[in-house]
Amino acid sequence: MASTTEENYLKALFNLSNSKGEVNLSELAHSLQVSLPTANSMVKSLQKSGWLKYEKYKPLILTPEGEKEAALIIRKHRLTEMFLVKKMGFGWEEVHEIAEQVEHIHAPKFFQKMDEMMGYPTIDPHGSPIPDIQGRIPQVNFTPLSSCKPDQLVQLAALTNSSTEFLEFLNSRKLALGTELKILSREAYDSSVVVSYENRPHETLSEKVAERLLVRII
Amino acid sequence: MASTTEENYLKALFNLSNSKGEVNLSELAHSLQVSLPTANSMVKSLQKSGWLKYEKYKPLILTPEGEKEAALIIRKHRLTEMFLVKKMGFGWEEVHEIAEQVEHIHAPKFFQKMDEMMGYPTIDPHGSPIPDIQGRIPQVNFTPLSSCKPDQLVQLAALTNSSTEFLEFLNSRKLALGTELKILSREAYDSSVVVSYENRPHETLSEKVAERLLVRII
DNA sequence: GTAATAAGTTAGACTACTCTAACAAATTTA
DNA sequence: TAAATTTGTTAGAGTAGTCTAACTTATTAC
Ligand SMILES: [Mn+2]
Ligand SMILES: [Mn+2]
Ligand SMILES: [Mn+2]
Ligand SMILES: [Mn+2]
Repeated sequence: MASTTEENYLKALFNLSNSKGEVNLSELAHSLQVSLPTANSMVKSLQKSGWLKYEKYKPLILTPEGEKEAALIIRKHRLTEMFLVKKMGFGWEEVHEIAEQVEHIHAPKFFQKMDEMMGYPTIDPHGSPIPDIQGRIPQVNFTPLSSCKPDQLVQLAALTNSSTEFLEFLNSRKLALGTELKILSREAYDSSVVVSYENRPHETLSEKVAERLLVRII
Repeated sequence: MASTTEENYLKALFNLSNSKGEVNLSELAHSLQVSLPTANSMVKSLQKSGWLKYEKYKPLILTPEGEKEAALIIRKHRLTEMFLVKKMGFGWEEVHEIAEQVEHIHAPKFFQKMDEMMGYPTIDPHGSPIPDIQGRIPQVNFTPLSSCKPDQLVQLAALTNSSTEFLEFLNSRKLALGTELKILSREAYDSSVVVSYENRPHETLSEKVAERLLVRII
């Protein structure tokens, strides 16, 4: 059974390879805030346990077992986040830190009960898909708001970044998953996007914000 | 901040000293399933951190800080158990193992929300008191069923043992907290107690069971 | 009160995880 | 292609938590 530390490494490897393709040691070390030699020695030990394919100087690749293990930890993380929001009244900006701890609990029935109580949700509070019990992830395909065209009508579906600061920024603009946005224009100068939604006829979103908002076109 | 291991030692020390008075190293080692030298070295380190008073060959005594820390972990444990039963539909025999893990989560608001959702319960599913947020424990005084007299009417209020096996035994006899029992007789021969309750006019409980059942006289 | 037993301690070792310092390989830049 | 930079590796050490073996102190039984 993977230790909490190993679980965090597997999760980081999984997330990095899903967002950047090939994963190297520097990225892994940076993402876990450990030194390069620390990551190096852990990577060797993950290989020994069969979670990871590793050759000197080569990119890091999870084995199928490693991928499944990682996906199941991410499943627990996302179920927890959704449970905290839907059943315990937390804000979407408060749940990540708690889920980071709860994801390491070994108690299948605990997560099964959460799942059941919520009616088997497929996404977490930030729009990320919840892997199923086999570790399979429903693939969804959303468009960054930054690449939408004027006059399109879209609905906020997910985020590419879920930091507390970004979530608090979205709260301050009353932007939530499901919010319907009309794209009014895009500034050629700074690539900011002007949208209208609900009671807000003219809200300007910077490029940085717009590329972190994933929308479904409606 | 205490590590998970340290937290488990503090909790064990607290529980042992509350049930047996003085605590020695053997009891501690046995209760945590570690060797004597392991317990010995941990005890020295707990002393260094100020949680414990320790002198060679002397009984182990928690400092006030150690007591409070332990009580707050027990608070998280018992709140969790109650939450699992009251809000997530677990049986009282299933929750201890899960709480043993959840008690180590550092997220005050998580436990505060549980507390709030349950309406600030004062006991856990096994009748044990939940320490308050200052680590104070409401002292309750119940009588073991084994020392009740015939014809008394009593109500099951708590247990001195909450092992899965005992809880499953109680389930099989439909005994739950709150059940009202009439004491019919006590066998002089084996100290068993004959009671009636609900649809059961003659149920015999062994001495072993009777001394683990704490009742309130009504 | 001595001998036997139980409880506690010390020494030394091992695994897991982490670090810094020194160096080597690979990649990028000029 | 050679130099500069980035990335990766090895060596060596430290802390936390665990163990067994050997020994000492305290307690219990005669
Ligand atoms: Mn998260
Ligand atoms: Mn984590
Ligand atoms: Mn318990
Ligand atoms: Mn525990």
